[in-house]
Amino acid sequence: MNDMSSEQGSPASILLIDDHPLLRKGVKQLIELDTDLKVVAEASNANEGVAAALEHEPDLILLDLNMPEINGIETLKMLREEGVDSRVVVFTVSDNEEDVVAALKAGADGYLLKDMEPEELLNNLNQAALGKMVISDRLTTLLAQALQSKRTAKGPDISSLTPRERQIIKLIAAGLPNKLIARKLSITEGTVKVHVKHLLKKLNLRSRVEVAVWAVQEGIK
Amino acid sequence: MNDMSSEQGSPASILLIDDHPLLRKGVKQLIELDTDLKVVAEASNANEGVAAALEHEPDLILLDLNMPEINGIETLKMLREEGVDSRVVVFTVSDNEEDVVAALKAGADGYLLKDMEPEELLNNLNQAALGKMVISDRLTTLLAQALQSKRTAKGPDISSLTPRERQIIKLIAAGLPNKLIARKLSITEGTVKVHVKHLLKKLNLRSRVEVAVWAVQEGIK
DNA sequence: CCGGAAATACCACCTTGGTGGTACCTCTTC
DNA sequence: GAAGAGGTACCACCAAGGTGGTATTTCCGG
Repeated sequence: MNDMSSEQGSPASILLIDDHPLLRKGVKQLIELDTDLKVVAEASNANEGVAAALEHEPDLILLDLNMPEINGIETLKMLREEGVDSRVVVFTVSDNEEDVVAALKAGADGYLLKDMEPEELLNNLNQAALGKMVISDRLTTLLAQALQSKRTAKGPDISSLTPRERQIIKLIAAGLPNKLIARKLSITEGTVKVHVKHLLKKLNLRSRVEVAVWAVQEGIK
Repeated sequence: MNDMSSEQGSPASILLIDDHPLLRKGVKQLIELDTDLKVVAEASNANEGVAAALEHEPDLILLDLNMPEINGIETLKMLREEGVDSRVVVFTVSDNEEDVVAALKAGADGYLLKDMEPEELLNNLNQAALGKMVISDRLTTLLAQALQSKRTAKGPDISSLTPRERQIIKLIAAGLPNKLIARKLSITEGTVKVHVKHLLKKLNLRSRVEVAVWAVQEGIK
């Protein structure tokens, strides 16, 4: 298989996966204005999309998030599991933080919002075809916040903890054993154990491993 | 203490922490062009900075990263530990991914590059004073990549692991003890211990807690 | 066909972690 | 001044985790 598809000579091939025929039509017409881009296939759901991706091996896949049955994130994972190595750009209306983060974590190469200007979209698609990661400007702040912490407000509650217990949680989450925690805080190991015991009760967790995982996910630092 | 400092009536108070007197002078002069902003103190190192922050309780702290002795990230941590709740905006020349990520993880409320246009800087500082997170546009792509995985080249490598070991890592990261892992995989606890022993060696980690933390941060799931 | 990697199992041994209880000291609050 | 919360300390006990070894099976690649 030759790999010259994304060079200047031939336009970059694109697969559209979106459950709205009208939107696909619109996007396709827009893309046809650009001679460097070409829609080679369309699909209206996850299974069609994966099949089309395997058949056409497109340079770029434009993927909607909101689809019935199997959503975009799951579709993305399916694509990757099937060995599709096309660049995948999520194209959606959702500027929801969880969606953006989930998409990127699942290996998306871009995240564009549907309300962007047409010429801006073409611009971004060309960039994406060249291997650049494209993200709508609106999402910058959101990304930064997502990076700071994944505190999604579920799970146990930190508020009932004493300062000392919070301090010890941080050290547990750093992977330290009780002995080193004791040394660091200049108290005895026995006392550390007491604190650990108490915070396990308060957080309703069963071991320091669970505490560590929880703390990391909560972004406690 | 009244809390009207960031309202329209009085300008937002700013503390500059940077080891270059000339740069401080320049930024200060720039800020004086804007009647909504006011530099109330300056510091040339971490300790001075913390002291000044505690004394003046500024609305905003502009913090340089590259400082001798104690760097900006450490300074930021010191500030937070001392209970300073001012908004802290990192202001530096470094567009290095690790710096950006470290700063945000340490709780920075913004990250601006020193090469930005003066009026753009004032613009961003005003936004920051109003509580918005400000990030230089140049950093969007970088943030997205950082979010995909924290592969900062440090830390262990998953590639050397066998499928079984990867499987067990996920269960450890879910907080399961060896006994339950054994039950889940229909093998004996002893065998689980063997796998754990091996993966600890391969990953060069010291305990299952470290494994769990690493796996969660790496997004293994 | 042989050698090595992977997975499984068993064992003895030691370290670390978590539980229950008692106790003392300092604050703050009533 | 009594009561409670928080932090510290010590103890004994049992559970869980990790180490070092040996051994068997299967499967894959040279």
